[in-house]
Amino acid sequence: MKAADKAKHRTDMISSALRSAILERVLMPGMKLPEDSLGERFGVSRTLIRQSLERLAAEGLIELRRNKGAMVAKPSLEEARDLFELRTQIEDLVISRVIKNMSPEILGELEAHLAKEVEAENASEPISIRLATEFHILLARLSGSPVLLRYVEEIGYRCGLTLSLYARPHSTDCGIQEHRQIIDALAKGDEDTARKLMRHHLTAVADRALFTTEEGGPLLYLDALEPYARKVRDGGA
Amino acid sequence: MKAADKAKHRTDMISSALRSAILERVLMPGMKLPEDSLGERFGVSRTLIRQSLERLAAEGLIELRRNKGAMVAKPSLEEARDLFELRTQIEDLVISRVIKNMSPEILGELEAHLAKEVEAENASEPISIRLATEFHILLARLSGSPVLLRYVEEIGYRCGLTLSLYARPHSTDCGIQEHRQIIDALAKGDEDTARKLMRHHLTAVADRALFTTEEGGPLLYLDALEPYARKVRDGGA
DNA sequence: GTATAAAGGATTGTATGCAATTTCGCCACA
DNA sequence: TGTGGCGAAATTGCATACAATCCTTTATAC
Repeated sequence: MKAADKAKHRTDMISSALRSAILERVLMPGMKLPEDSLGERFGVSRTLIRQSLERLAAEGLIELRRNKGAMVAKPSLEEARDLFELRTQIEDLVISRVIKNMSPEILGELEAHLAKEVEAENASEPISIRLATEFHILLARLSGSPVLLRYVEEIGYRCGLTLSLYARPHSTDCGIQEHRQIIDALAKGDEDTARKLMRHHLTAVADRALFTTEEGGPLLYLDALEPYARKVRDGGA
Repeated sequence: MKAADKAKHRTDMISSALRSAILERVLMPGMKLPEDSLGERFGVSRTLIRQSLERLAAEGLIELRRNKGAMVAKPSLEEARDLFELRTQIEDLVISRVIKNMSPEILGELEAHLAKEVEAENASEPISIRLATEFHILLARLSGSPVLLRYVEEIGYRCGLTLSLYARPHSTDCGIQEHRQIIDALAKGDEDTARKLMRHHLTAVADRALFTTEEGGPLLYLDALEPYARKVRDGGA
Protein backbone atom coordinates (compact mmCIF):
# COMPACT_ATOMS: atom_id res chain seq x y z
CA MET A 1 0.00 0.00 0.00
CA LYS A 2 1.20 3.47 -0.82
CA ALA A 3 1.94 6.19 1.65
CA ALA A 4 -1.19 8.18 0.97
CA ASP A 5 -4.14 5.89 0.55
CA LYS A 6 -6.67 8.66 0.58
CA ALA A 7 -5.91 9.55 -3.04
CA LYS A 8 -9.23 10.93 -4.22
CA HIS A 9 -9.98 9.37 -7.50
CA ARG A 10 -10.70 10.63 -10.87
CA THR A 11 -14.44 10.90 -10.57
CA ASP A 12 -14.01 12.98 -7.41
CA MET A 13 -11.45 15.19 -9.07
CA ILE A 14 -13.61 15.75 -12.10
CA SER A 15 -16.62 16.50 -9.95
CA SER A 16 -14.61 18.97 -7.91
CA ALA A 17 -13.23 20.62 -11.01
CA LEU A 18 -16.67 21.02 -12.53
CA ARG A 19 -18.10 22.23 -9.25
CA SER A 20 -15.40 24.87 -8.96
CA ALA A 21 -15.90 25.88 -12.55
CA ILE A 22 -19.60 26.32 -11.94
CA LEU A 23 -19.16 28.30 -8.74
CA GLU A 24 -16.55 30.53 -10.33
CA ARG A 25 -18.80 31.29 -13.26
CA VAL A 26 -16.54 29.60 -15.75
CA LEU A 27 -19.45 27.34 -16.51
CA MET A 28 -22.49 29.54 -16.44
CA PRO A 29 -26.09 28.54 -15.75
CA GLY A 30 -27.75 27.19 -18.85
CA MET A 31 -24.56 25.95 -20.45
CA LYS A 32 -24.73 22.54 -22.05
CA LEU A 33 -22.29 19.92 -20.80
CA PRO A 34 -21.79 17.28 -23.51
CA GLU A 35 -20.19 14.10 -22.29
CA ASP A 36 -17.87 13.70 -25.25
CA SER A 37 -16.35 17.16 -25.07
CA LEU A 38 -15.85 16.98 -21.34
CA GLY A 39 -14.33 13.53 -21.62
CA GLU A 40 -11.87 14.72 -24.22
CA ARG A 41 -11.07 17.80 -22.19
CA PHE A 42 -10.42 15.84 -19.00
CA GLY A 43 -8.71 12.98 -20.76
CA VAL A 44 -11.11 10.29 -19.61
CA SER A 45 -13.93 8.32 -21.14
CA ARG A 46 -17.59 9.21 -21.01
CA THR A 47 -18.07 6.73 -18.19
CA LEU A 48 -16.35 8.89 -15.61
CA ILE A 49 -17.89 12.06 -16.97
CA ARG A 50 -21.33 10.55 -16.63
CA GLN A 51 -20.60 9.60 -13.03
CA SER A 52 -19.48 13.12 -12.26
CA LEU A 53 -22.50 14.64 -13.92
CA GLU A 54 -24.84 12.36 -12.01
CA ARG A 55 -23.18 13.37 -8.80
CA LEU A 56 -23.45 17.08 -9.52
CA ALA A 57 -27.05 16.58 -10.54
CA ALA A 58 -27.72 14.95 -7.18
CA GLU A 59 -26.20 18.03 -5.56
CA GLY A 60 -28.49 20.28 -7.56
CA LEU A 61 -25.73 22.08 -9.42
CA ILE A 62 -26.64 20.74 -12.83
CA GLU A 63 -29.84 19.55 -14.44
CA LEU A 64 -30.01 16.22 -16.19
CA ARG A 65 -32.77 15.69 -18.73
CA ARG A 66 -33.37 12.30 -20.27
CA ASN A 67 -31.71 11.84 -23.64
CA LYS A 68 -30.92 15.52 -23.68
CA GLY A 69 -27.82 15.68 -21.58
CA ALA A 70 -26.71 17.93 -18.78
CA MET A 71 -26.70 21.67 -18.32
CA VAL A 72 -25.64 23.92 -15.50
CA ALA A 73 -28.67 24.48 -13.28
CA LYS A 74 -30.56 27.73 -13.49
CA PRO A 75 -32.28 27.94 -10.12
CA SER A 76 -35.33 30.15 -9.90
CA LEU A 77 -35.61 33.00 -7.46
CA GLU A 78 -38.07 31.02 -5.34
CA GLU A 79 -35.63 28.19 -5.19
CA ALA A 80 -32.91 30.60 -4.14
CA ARG A 81 -35.09 31.96 -1.38
CA ASP A 82 -35.95 28.46 -0.17
CA LEU A 83 -32.31 27.48 -0.15
CA PHE A 84 -31.28 30.45 1.95
CA GLU A 85 -34.14 29.93 4.35
CA LEU A 86 -33.22 26.28 4.74
CA ARG A 87 -29.61 27.19 5.17
CA THR A 88 -30.48 29.53 7.99
CA GLN A 89 -32.20 26.74 9.88
CA ILE A 90 -29.29 24.38 9.40
CA GLU A 91 -26.62 26.86 10.34
CA ASP A 92 -28.46 27.49 13.57
CA LEU A 93 -27.42 24.00 14.52
CA VAL A 94 -23.90 24.62 13.33
CA ILE A 95 -23.59 27.61 15.62
CA SER A 96 -24.71 25.61 18.63
CA ARG A 97 -22.28 22.84 17.91
CA VAL A 98 -19.33 25.08 17.26
CA ILE A 99 -19.93 26.93 20.49
CA LYS A 100 -19.94 23.63 22.34
CA ASN A 101 -16.63 22.67 20.72
CA MET A 102 -15.02 26.08 21.03
CA SER A 103 -11.26 26.04 21.60
CA PRO A 104 -8.21 28.11 20.73
CA GLU A 105 -7.44 25.86 17.77
CA ILE A 106 -10.91 26.32 16.35
CA LEU A 107 -10.74 30.04 16.86
CA GLY A 108 -7.40 30.03 15.09
CA GLU A 109 -8.79 28.24 12.07
CA LEU A 110 -11.62 30.72 11.83
CA GLU A 111 -9.28 33.68 12.10
CA ALA A 112 -7.01 32.19 9.47
CA HIS A 113 -9.86 31.82 7.06
CA LEU A 114 -11.03 35.34 7.69
CA ALA A 115 -7.53 36.54 6.92
CA LYS A 116 -7.70 34.80 3.56
CA GLU A 117 -10.98 36.52 2.84
CA VAL A 118 -9.54 39.90 3.68
CA GLU A 119 -6.52 39.24 1.53
CA ALA A 120 -8.66 38.22 -1.42
CA GLU A 121 -10.77 41.30 -0.99
CA ASN A 122 -7.72 43.55 -0.99
CA ALA A 123 -6.55 41.90 -4.20
CA SER A 124 -10.13 42.42 -5.41
CA GLU A 125 -10.21 38.89 -6.74
CA PRO A 126 -13.44 37.54 -8.13
CA ILE A 127 -13.42 34.43 -5.95
CA SER A 128 -14.98 36.06 -2.93
CA ILE A 129 -18.21 34.13 -3.30
CA ARG A 130 -16.25 30.94 -3.10
CA LEU A 131 -14.31 32.02 -0.04
CA ALA A 132 -17.43 33.26 1.66
CA THR A 133 -19.09 29.92 1.06
CA GLU A 134 -16.05 28.15 2.40
CA PHE A 135 -16.29 30.11 5.62
CA HIS A 136 -19.64 28.55 6.30
CA ILE A 137 -18.33 25.14 5.29
CA LEU A 138 -15.43 25.56 7.67
CA LEU A 139 -17.88 26.28 10.47
CA ALA A 140 -19.79 23.15 9.56
CA ARG A 141 -16.60 21.12 9.65
CA LEU A 142 -15.77 22.56 13.06
CA SER A 143 -19.21 21.56 14.27
CA GLY A 144 -17.85 18.03 14.30
CA SER A 145 -20.96 16.60 12.68
CA PRO A 146 -20.48 14.90 9.31
CA VAL A 147 -24.19 15.20 8.73
CA LEU A 148 -24.16 18.95 9.17
CA LEU A 149 -21.04 19.24 7.04
CA ARG A 150 -22.63 17.26 4.24
CA TYR A 151 -25.73 19.41 4.03
CA VAL A 152 -24.10 22.76 4.66
CA GLU A 153 -21.68 21.97 1.85
CA GLU A 154 -24.34 21.00 -0.60
CA ILE A 155 -26.74 23.79 0.19
CA GLY A 156 -23.91 26.28 0.43
CA TYR A 157 -22.81 25.40 -3.07
CA ARG A 158 -26.32 25.70 -4.37
CA CYS A 159 -26.64 29.10 -2.74
CA GLY A 160 -23.34 30.06 -4.30
CA LEU A 161 -24.71 29.14 -7.67
CA THR A 162 -27.77 31.29 -7.20
CA LEU A 163 -25.58 34.16 -6.09
CA SER A 164 -23.45 33.81 -9.18
CA LEU A 165 -26.66 33.92 -11.17
CA TYR A 166 -28.49 36.77 -9.54
CA ALA A 167 -26.08 38.83 -7.50
CA ARG A 168 -24.17 41.61 -9.11
CA PRO A 169 -20.42 41.69 -8.61
CA HIS A 170 -19.04 42.96 -5.31
CA SER A 171 -22.31 42.37 -3.54
CA THR A 172 -20.51 40.14 -1.08
CA ASP A 173 -18.01 42.72 0.10
CA CYS A 174 -19.60 43.65 3.36
CA GLY A 175 -20.04 40.00 4.15
CA ILE A 176 -16.57 39.92 5.58
CA GLN A 177 -17.50 42.31 8.36
CA GLU A 178 -20.38 40.05 9.23
CA HIS A 179 -18.11 37.02 9.33
CA ARG A 180 -15.89 38.97 11.71
CA GLN A 181 -18.77 39.66 14.07
CA ILE A 182 -19.88 36.06 14.02
CA ILE A 183 -16.42 34.87 14.95
CA ASP A 184 -16.31 37.35 17.80
CA ALA A 185 -19.64 36.18 19.17
CA LEU A 186 -18.49 32.57 18.91
CA ALA A 187 -15.26 33.40 20.71
CA LYS A 188 -17.22 34.94 23.55
CA GLY A 189 -19.45 31.90 23.69
CA ASP A 190 -22.48 34.08 23.12
CA GLU A 191 -24.66 31.59 21.30
CA ASP A 192 -27.74 33.73 21.05
CA THR A 193 -25.92 36.64 19.48
CA ALA A 194 -24.00 34.39 17.15
CA ARG A 195 -27.22 32.84 15.94
CA LYS A 196 -28.85 36.21 15.43
CA LEU A 197 -25.81 37.45 13.55
CA MET A 198 -25.77 34.38 11.36
CA ARG A 199 -29.44 34.71 10.54
CA HIS A 200 -29.01 38.35 9.76
CA HIS A 201 -25.94 37.64 7.68
CA LEU A 202 -27.65 35.02 5.58
CA THR A 203 -30.79 37.01 4.95
CA ALA A 204 -28.64 40.01 4.10
CA VAL A 205 -26.66 38.01 1.55
CA ALA A 206 -29.88 36.68 0.09
CA ASP A 207 -31.48 40.10 -0.07
CA ARG A 208 -28.52 41.64 -1.82
CA ALA A 209 -29.04 39.01 -4.49
CA LEU A 210 -32.38 40.29 -5.67
CA PHE A 211 -30.97 42.05 -8.68
CA THR A 212 -32.42 39.70 -11.30
CA THR A 213 -29.79 40.72 -13.79
CA GLU A 214 -31.34 38.47 -16.43
CA GLU A 215 -28.11 38.10 -18.27
CA GLY A 216 -27.53 37.10 -21.89
CA GLY A 217 -28.96 34.04 -23.57
CA PRO A 218 -28.50 30.32 -23.07
CA LEU A 219 -24.84 29.83 -23.73
CA LEU A 220 -22.66 27.20 -25.27
CA TYR A 221 -19.27 25.70 -24.82
CA LEU A 222 -15.97 26.82 -23.48
CA ASP A 223 -12.28 26.18 -23.54
CA ALA A 224 -11.86 27.99 -20.27
CA LEU A 225 -12.08 24.64 -18.54
CA GLU A 226 -8.45 24.00 -19.40
CA PRO A 227 -6.97 24.96 -16.03
CA TYR A 228 -9.48 22.73 -14.25
CA ALA A 229 -8.90 19.86 -16.63
CA ARG A 230 -5.15 20.00 -16.35
CA LYS A 231 -5.11 19.00 -12.70
CA VAL A 232 -7.21 15.97 -13.47
CA ARG A 233 -5.16 14.88 -16.45
CA ASP A 234 -1.86 15.23 -14.63
CA GLY A 235 -3.06 12.56 -12.24
CA GLY A 236 -4.03 13.18 -8.67
CA ALA A 237 -0.64 12.06 -7.37
CA MET B 1 -43.94 10.50 -28.41
CA LYS B 2 -46.05 8.48 -26.05
CA ALA B 3 -48.85 9.72 -23.90
CA ALA B 4 -46.89 9.68 -20.68
CA ASP B 5 -43.45 11.10 -21.18
CA LYS B 6 -42.65 11.09 -17.54
CA ALA B 7 -41.94 7.36 -17.59
CA LYS B 8 -39.33 7.02 -14.87
CA HIS B 9 -36.53 5.00 -16.19
CA ARG B 10 -34.78 1.93 -15.14
CA THR B 11 -32.16 3.54 -12.95
CA ASP B 12 -34.89 5.34 -11.04
CA MET B 13 -36.88 2.17 -10.66
CA ILE B 14 -33.90 0.20 -9.45
CA SER B 15 -32.97 2.94 -7.00
CA SER B 16 -36.52 3.04 -5.68
CA ALA B 17 -36.64 -0.72 -5.38
CA LEU B 18 -33.39 -0.83 -3.45
CA ARG B 19 -34.44 2.10 -1.29
CA SER B 20 -37.69 0.38 -0.39
CA ALA B 21 -35.87 -2.85 0.30
CA ILE B 22 -33.51 -1.06 2.64
CA LEU B 23 -36.25 0.82 4.48
CA GLU B 24 -38.32 -2.33 4.85
CA ARG B 25 -35.39 -4.24 6.30
CA VAL B 26 -35.22 -6.64 3.41
CA LEU B 27 -31.71 -5.37 2.89
CA MET B 28 -30.28 -4.88 6.32
CA PRO B 29 -27.49 -2.57 7.43
CA GLY B 30 -24.11 -4.09 6.74
CA MET B 31 -25.26 -6.27 3.86
CA LYS B 32 -22.97 -6.35 0.87
CA LEU B 33 -24.44 -5.33 -2.46
CA PRO B 34 -22.42 -6.93 -5.26
CA GLU B 35 -23.03 -5.39 -8.63
CA ASP B 36 -23.14 -8.66 -10.53
CA SER B 37 -25.76 -10.30 -8.34
CA LEU B 38 -27.96 -7.24 -8.32
CA GLY B 39 -27.64 -6.86 -12.07
CA GLU B 40 -28.65 -10.44 -12.62
CA ARG B 41 -31.52 -10.11 -10.16
CA PHE B 42 -32.86 -6.96 -11.80
CA GLY B 43 -32.16 -8.11 -15.32
CA VAL B 44 -29.84 -5.26 -16.25
CA SER B 45 -26.13 -4.81 -16.64
CA ARG B 46 -23.77 -3.55 -14.00
CA THR B 47 -23.86 -0.10 -15.56
CA LEU B 48 -27.33 0.66 -14.28
CA ILE B 49 -26.69 -1.00 -10.96
CA ARG B 50 -23.65 1.18 -10.44
CA GLN B 51 -25.66 4.28 -11.20
CA SER B 52 -28.28 3.27 -8.69
CA LEU B 53 -25.72 2.48 -6.04
CA GLU B 54 -24.00 5.81 -6.56
CA ARG B 55 -27.30 7.55 -6.16
CA LEU B 56 -28.16 5.74 -2.96
CA ALA B 57 -24.69 6.44 -1.66
CA ALA B 58 -25.25 10.14 -2.30
CA GLU B 59 -28.43 9.86 -0.28
CA GLY B 60 -26.56 8.24 2.56
CA LEU B 61 -28.43 4.95 2.46
CA ILE B 62 -25.47 2.86 1.39
CA GLU B 63 -21.75 3.14 1.86
CA LEU B 64 -19.39 2.89 -1.08
CA ARG B 65 -15.78 1.99 -0.39
CA ARG B 66 -13.21 2.07 -3.15
CA ASN B 67 -12.63 -1.25 -4.80
CA LYS B 68 -14.65 -2.91 -2.08
CA GLY B 69 -18.14 -2.40 -3.29
CA ALA B 70 -21.30 -1.20 -1.65
CA MET B 71 -23.01 -2.13 1.57
CA VAL B 72 -26.13 -0.91 3.28
CA ALA B 73 -25.15 1.95 5.56
CA LYS B 74 -24.88 1.39 9.27
CA PRO B 75 -25.32 4.86 10.70
CA SER B 76 -23.96 5.45 14.16
CA LEU B 77 -26.09 6.64 17.03
CA GLU B 78 -24.50 10.08 16.83
CA GLU B 79 -25.35 10.26 13.19
CA ALA B 80 -28.90 9.26 13.98
CA ARG B 81 -29.15 11.99 16.58
CA ASP B 82 -27.76 14.57 14.17
CA LEU B 83 -30.19 13.52 11.48
CA PHE B 84 -33.20 13.87 13.74
CA GLU B 85 -32.02 17.22 15.05
CA LEU B 86 -31.51 18.46 11.51
CA ARG B 87 -34.85 17.11 10.48
CA THR B 88 -36.53 19.04 13.26
CA GLN B 89 -35.07 22.28 11.99
CA ILE B 90 -36.17 21.57 8.43
CA GLU B 91 -39.66 20.48 9.31
CA ASP B 92 -40.12 23.74 11.16
CA LEU B 93 -40.05 25.36 7.76
CA VAL B 94 -42.40 22.77 6.34
CA ILE B 95 -44.96 23.54 9.02
CA SER B 96 -44.84 27.25 8.25
CA ARG B 97 -45.28 26.65 4.56
CA VAL B 98 -48.09 24.17 4.89
CA ILE B 99 -49.98 26.52 7.17
CA LYS B 100 -49.63 29.25 4.57
CA ASN B 101 -50.98 26.93 1.87
CA MET B 102 -53.69 25.37 4.00
CA SER B 103 -56.84 24.43 2.11
CA PRO B 104 -59.58 21.78 2.22
CA GLU B 105 -57.80 19.76 -0.45
CA ILE B 106 -54.59 19.70 1.54
CA LEU B 107 -56.42 18.77 4.69
CA GLY B 108 -58.09 15.99 2.75
CA GLU B 109 -54.78 14.57 1.60
CA LEU B 110 -53.44 14.58 5.11
CA GLU B 111 -56.54 12.88 6.49
CA ALA B 112 -56.37 10.29 3.74
CA HIS B 113 -52.82 9.47 4.59
CA LEU B 114 -53.60 9.21 8.26
CA ALA B 115 -56.38 6.79 7.42
CA LYS B 116 -53.87 4.60 5.63
CA GLU B 117 -51.64 4.64 8.67
CA VAL B 118 -54.49 3.61 10.93
CA GLU B 119 -55.46 0.85 8.56
CA ALA B 120 -51.92 -0.50 8.43
CA GLU B 121 -51.73 -0.42 12.20
CA ASN B 122 -54.94 -2.36 12.54
CA ALA B 123 -53.59 -4.96 10.17
CA SER B 124 -50.41 -4.82 12.28
CA GLU B 125 -48.30 -4.69 9.16
CA PRO B 126 -44.58 -4.11 9.50
CA ILE B 127 -44.51 -1.19 7.08
CA SER B 128 -45.45 1.40 9.63
CA ILE B 129 -42.03 3.04 9.59
CA ARG B 130 -42.40 3.58 5.90
CA LEU B 131 -45.87 5.04 6.19
CA ALA B 132 -44.81 7.27 9.05
CA THR B 133 -41.94 8.58 6.99
CA GLU B 134 -44.26 9.16 4.07
CA PHE B 135 -46.47 11.32 6.26
CA HIS B 136 -43.63 13.74 6.69
CA ILE B 137 -42.81 13.57 3.02
CA LEU B 138 -46.41 14.32 2.17
CA LEU B 139 -46.21 17.40 4.37
CA ALA B 140 -43.06 18.47 2.56
CA ARG B 141 -44.79 18.02 -0.78
CA LEU B 142 -47.70 20.10 0.43
CA SER B 143 -45.29 22.82 1.45
CA GLY B 144 -44.98 23.56 -2.24
CA SER B 145 -41.22 23.86 -2.08
CA PRO B 146 -39.20 21.39 -4.17
CA VAL B 147 -36.17 22.24 -2.09
CA LEU B 148 -37.88 21.27 1.15
CA LEU B 149 -39.29 18.16 -0.44
CA ARG B 150 -35.89 17.09 -1.65
CA TYR B 151 -34.24 17.34 1.75
CA VAL B 152 -37.11 16.07 3.84
CA GLU B 153 -37.25 13.03 1.61
CA GLU B 154 -33.58 12.31 1.85
CA ILE B 155 -33.22 12.94 5.55
CA GLY B 156 -36.48 11.17 6.26
CA TYR B 157 -35.20 8.08 4.52
CA ARG B 158 -31.95 8.21 6.42
CA CYS B 159 -33.87 8.54 9.68
CA GLY B 160 -35.99 5.61 8.62
CA LEU B 161 -32.85 3.58 8.15
CA THR B 162 -31.58 4.43 11.60
CA LEU B 163 -34.95 3.50 13.04
CA SER B 164 -34.88 0.17 11.30
CA LEU B 165 -31.44 -0.34 12.80
CA TYR B 166 -31.98 0.77 16.37
CA ALA B 167 -35.68 0.86 17.10
CA ARG B 168 -37.40 -2.22 18.34
CA PRO B 169 -40.56 -3.30 16.52
CA HIS B 170 -43.81 -1.46 17.23
CA SER B 171 -42.00 1.51 18.63
CA THR B 172 -43.77 3.70 16.10
CA ASP B 173 -47.25 2.81 17.18
CA CYS B 174 -48.05 5.85 19.20
CA GLY B 175 -46.69 8.03 16.42
CA ILE B 176 -50.07 7.94 14.74
CA GLN B 177 -51.68 9.85 17.59
CA GLU B 178 -49.03 12.50 17.23
CA HIS B 179 -49.64 12.78 13.51
CA ARG B 180 -53.31 13.23 14.30
CA GLN B 181 -52.54 16.13 16.66
CA ILE B 182 -50.28 17.79 14.14
CA ILE B 183 -52.95 17.67 11.47
CA ASP B 184 -55.44 19.19 13.87
CA ALA B 185 -53.13 22.06 14.72
CA LEU B 186 -52.47 22.66 11.05
CA ALA B 187 -56.19 22.65 10.31
CA LYS B 188 -56.71 25.28 12.98
CA GLY B 189 -53.90 27.36 11.54
CA ASP B 190 -52.12 27.26 14.86
CA GLU B 191 -48.55 27.43 13.62
CA ASP B 192 -46.90 27.64 16.99
CA THR B 193 -48.63 24.58 18.36
CA ALA B 194 -48.04 22.63 15.17
CA ARG B 195 -44.36 23.40 15.37
CA LYS B 196 -44.15 22.38 19.00
CA LEU B 197 -46.01 19.17 18.31
CA MET B 198 -43.75 18.37 15.40
CA ARG B 199 -40.63 18.98 17.45
CA HIS B 200 -41.98 16.87 20.24
CA HIS B 201 -43.02 14.16 17.82
CA LEU B 202 -39.60 13.95 16.21
CA THR B 203 -37.65 13.92 19.44
CA ALA B 204 -40.04 11.32 20.79
CA VAL B 205 -39.49 9.10 17.77
CA ALA B 206 -35.76 9.54 18.10
CA ASP B 207 -35.79 8.82 21.81
CA ARG B 208 -37.77 5.65 21.39
CA ALA B 209 -34.99 4.48 19.12
CA LEU B 210 -32.31 4.23 21.78
CA PHE B 211 -32.54 0.51 22.15
CA THR B 212 -29.20 -0.35 20.53
CA THR B 213 -30.35 -3.85 19.77
CA GLU B 214 -26.92 -4.71 18.39
CA GLU B 215 -28.26 -7.41 16.17
CA GLY B 216 -26.45 -10.32 14.55
CA GLY B 217 -23.30 -10.08 12.52
CA PRO B 218 -22.50 -8.57 9.16
CA LEU B 219 -24.86 -10.31 6.84
CA LEU B 220 -24.75 -11.57 3.32
CA TYR B 221 -26.98 -11.94 0.36
CA LEU B 222 -30.64 -12.45 -0.22
CA ASP B 223 -33.21 -13.68 -2.62
CA ALA B 224 -35.87 -11.70 -0.89
CA LEU B 225 -35.30 -8.96 -3.42
CA GLU B 226 -37.39 -10.87 -5.91
CA PRO B 227 -40.64 -8.90 -5.46
CA TYR B 228 -38.73 -5.64 -5.87
CA ALA B 229 -36.84 -6.88 -8.88
CA ARG B 230 -39.94 -8.13 -10.64
CA LYS B 231 -41.43 -4.68 -11.05
CA VAL B 232 -38.24 -3.46 -12.65
CA ARG B 233 -37.89 -6.40 -15.01
CA ASP B 234 -41.48 -6.25 -16.16
CA GLY B 235 -40.77 -2.79 -17.49
CA GLY B 236 -42.03 0.38 -15.96
CA ALA B 237 -45.01 0.58 -18.33
C1' DG C 1 1.54 -25.61 14.21
C1' DT C 2 1.86 -20.99 12.92
C1' DA C 3 3.01 -17.55 9.87
C1' DT C 4 4.09 -15.66 5.61
C1' DA C 5 3.85 -15.56 0.65
C1' DA C 6 2.36 -16.50 -3.76
C1' DA C 7 -1.29 -17.87 -7.02
C1' DG C 8 -5.92 -18.13 -8.37
C1' DG C 9 -10.62 -16.50 -8.30
C1' DA C 10 -13.91 -12.97 -7.50
C1' DT C 11 -15.21 -8.10 -7.65
C1' DT C 12 -14.75 -3.43 -8.89
C1' DG C 13 -12.83 0.45 -12.20
C1' DT C 14 -12.69 2.16 -16.79
C1' DA C 15 -12.99 2.17 -21.81
C1' DT C 16 -15.24 1.03 -25.90
C1' DG C 17 -19.02 -0.37 -29.03
C1' DC C 18 -23.59 -0.51 -30.57
C1' DA C 19 -28.54 0.80 -30.26
C1' DA C 20 -31.90 4.43 -29.41
C1' DT C 21 -33.14 9.10 -29.27
C1' DT C 22 -32.75 13.73 -30.31
C1' DT C 23 -31.26 17.66 -33.13
C1' DC C 24 -30.42 20.09 -37.09
C1' DG C 25 -30.11 20.96 -41.89
C1' DC C 26 -32.19 20.41 -46.28
C1' DC C 27 -35.56 20.16 -49.64
C1' DA C 28 -40.27 20.04 -51.19
C1' DC C 29 -44.45 22.35 -51.30
C1' DA C 30 -48.03 25.57 -50.24
C1' DT D 1 -41.28 33.37 -47.70
C1' DG D 2 -42.67 30.31 -44.45
C1' DT D 3 -43.73 25.63 -42.97
C1' DG D 4 -43.62 20.70 -42.65
C1' DG D 5 -41.35 16.55 -42.93
C1' DC D 6 -37.54 13.55 -44.05
C1' DG D 7 -32.82 12.01 -43.29
C1' DA D 8 -28.12 12.42 -41.64
C1' DA D 9 -25.16 13.72 -37.85
C1' DA D 10 -24.54 14.22 -33.17
C1' DT D 11 -25.54 12.79 -28.50
C1' DT D 12 -27.10 9.96 -24.94
C1' DG D 13 -28.50 5.03 -22.98
C1' DC D 14 -26.93 0.69 -22.05
C1' DA D 15 -24.14 -3.52 -22.38
C1' DT D 16 -19.95 -5.74 -22.80
C1' DA D 17 -14.89 -6.36 -22.63
C1' DC D 18 -10.73 -5.73 -20.49
C1' DA D 19 -7.63 -3.95 -16.69
C1' DA D 20 -6.77 -3.24 -11.87
C1' DT D 21 -7.58 -4.39 -7.20
C1' DC D 22 -8.80 -7.18 -3.47
C1' DC D 23 -9.73 -11.50 -1.13
C1' DT D 24 -9.08 -16.39 -0.33
C1' DT D 25 -6.77 -20.39 -0.50
C1' DT D 26 -2.90 -23.13 -0.67
C1' DA D 27 1.77 -24.11 -0.32
C1' DT D 28 6.10 -23.63 1.91
C1' DA D 29 9.38 -22.39 5.37
C1' DC D 30 10.52 -21.87 10.09
